[in-house]
Amino acid sequence: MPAPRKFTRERLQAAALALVDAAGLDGLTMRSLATELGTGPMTIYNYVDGRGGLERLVTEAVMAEAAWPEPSDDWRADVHAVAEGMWRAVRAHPHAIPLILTRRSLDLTTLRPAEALVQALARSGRSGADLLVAFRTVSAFVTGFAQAELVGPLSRDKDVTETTGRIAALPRDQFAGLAEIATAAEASDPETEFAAGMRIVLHGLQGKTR
Amino acid sequence: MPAPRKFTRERLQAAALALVDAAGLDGLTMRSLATELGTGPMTIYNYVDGRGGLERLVTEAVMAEAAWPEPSDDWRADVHAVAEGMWRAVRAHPHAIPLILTRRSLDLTTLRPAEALVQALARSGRSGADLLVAFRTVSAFVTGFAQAELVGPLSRDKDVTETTGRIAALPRDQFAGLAEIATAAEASDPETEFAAGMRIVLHGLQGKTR
DNA sequence: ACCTGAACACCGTTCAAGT
DNA sequence: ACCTGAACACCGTTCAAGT
Repeated sequence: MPAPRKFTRERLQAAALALVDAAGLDGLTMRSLATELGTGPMTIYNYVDGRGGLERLVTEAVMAEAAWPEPSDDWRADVHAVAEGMWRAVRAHPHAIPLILTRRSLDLTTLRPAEALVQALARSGRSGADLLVAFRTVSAFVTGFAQAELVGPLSRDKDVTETTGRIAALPRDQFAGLAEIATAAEASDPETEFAAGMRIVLHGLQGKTR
Repeated sequence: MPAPRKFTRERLQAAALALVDAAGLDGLTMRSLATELGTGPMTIYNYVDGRGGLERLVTEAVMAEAAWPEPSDDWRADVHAVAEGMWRAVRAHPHAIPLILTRRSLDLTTLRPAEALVQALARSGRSGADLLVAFRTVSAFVTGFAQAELVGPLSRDKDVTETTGRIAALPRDQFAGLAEIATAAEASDPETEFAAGMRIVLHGLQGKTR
């Protein structure tokens, strides 16, 4: 992948993400991006390693938007803040979520929030294997939460009623628990649920340096 | 979708999952499944709602394999067991993971483990919004953990060394935290990490009925 | 009613040729 | 060295016709 000159990588990234935001994942193809930039499809291959590379480009563009405050003296608040920053970045581009869940990316921009998360967790006194597990747990919560909003059994579609309707249509005796939380979900919203879940995870991390 | 007769839905499911397991996600196409069954591509449309329906078929086949023991008198053990059952089912078909993360499915088989999880959590004394959040948190942990194994920064590829190599190649001063847990990951394995993470989540859920 | 081949409108990508 | 059109080998799916 030598460095060509007709476009910048940032230009590609922005155009690709814009296509996904506007027209969904199917709206992004080698051809659509090319015409958007005023070239032929083959030109894209000078900047990106095939379709996979194109999708990685989008993932990186989304994660680059993750933001979080400077570290404070409260590691729990810091963990919460970084996790929330990642979550918000992902949610801001719902059409791109499948890519983020699915495409591996290891560029520096994507790793920066991950590093910030490890650092915050390290300030709880953890290291080595304990630190690893803490990182895995918080990361899993964040991406899993975003995933559930996308396709989980309680995911909100265009209209909330549909979700509850689907669950309500289930055999009541077999799925009483799901019916109950589906009702609770109606009166709730992702923001408060994320915060409450995060509180549970942080409580789990508290006072267990090993 | 009326009920045709040439094949059973189970037959389709098994064949589709077998294709994915053997040849990856790209190995499953309308055409490949059709020839596998000895028909033309169009026949599949009598059983499944387009490509999306085909992928949902695979998701359901995987989740149908989730297993967990009968409820005990220890809700924490029960939550752990159901979560682990879901996790194991997903991990057993790594090629299908992107579909599971990405394709919405609401058939009864897929909802059964979810219901078992809610039930176990309800035995902690939670209900309503608290039960909802507990469910979301554990679910997020499970799917997020599976996702991380697939594409996370510490995901193990064919050879463990590569992962650590990638992280080790990063600027040390900017990514000291990731370097540390990458090293820890070398001496660890998914099983114990999942168990340890689960313990954190369960600790977080403990004694907080509201 | 269920099945299915032919044909269409797309893909990503190879290859070879441009400058 | 970088760029790019034409062509190829695939897709999923529409449509119309079979039984």
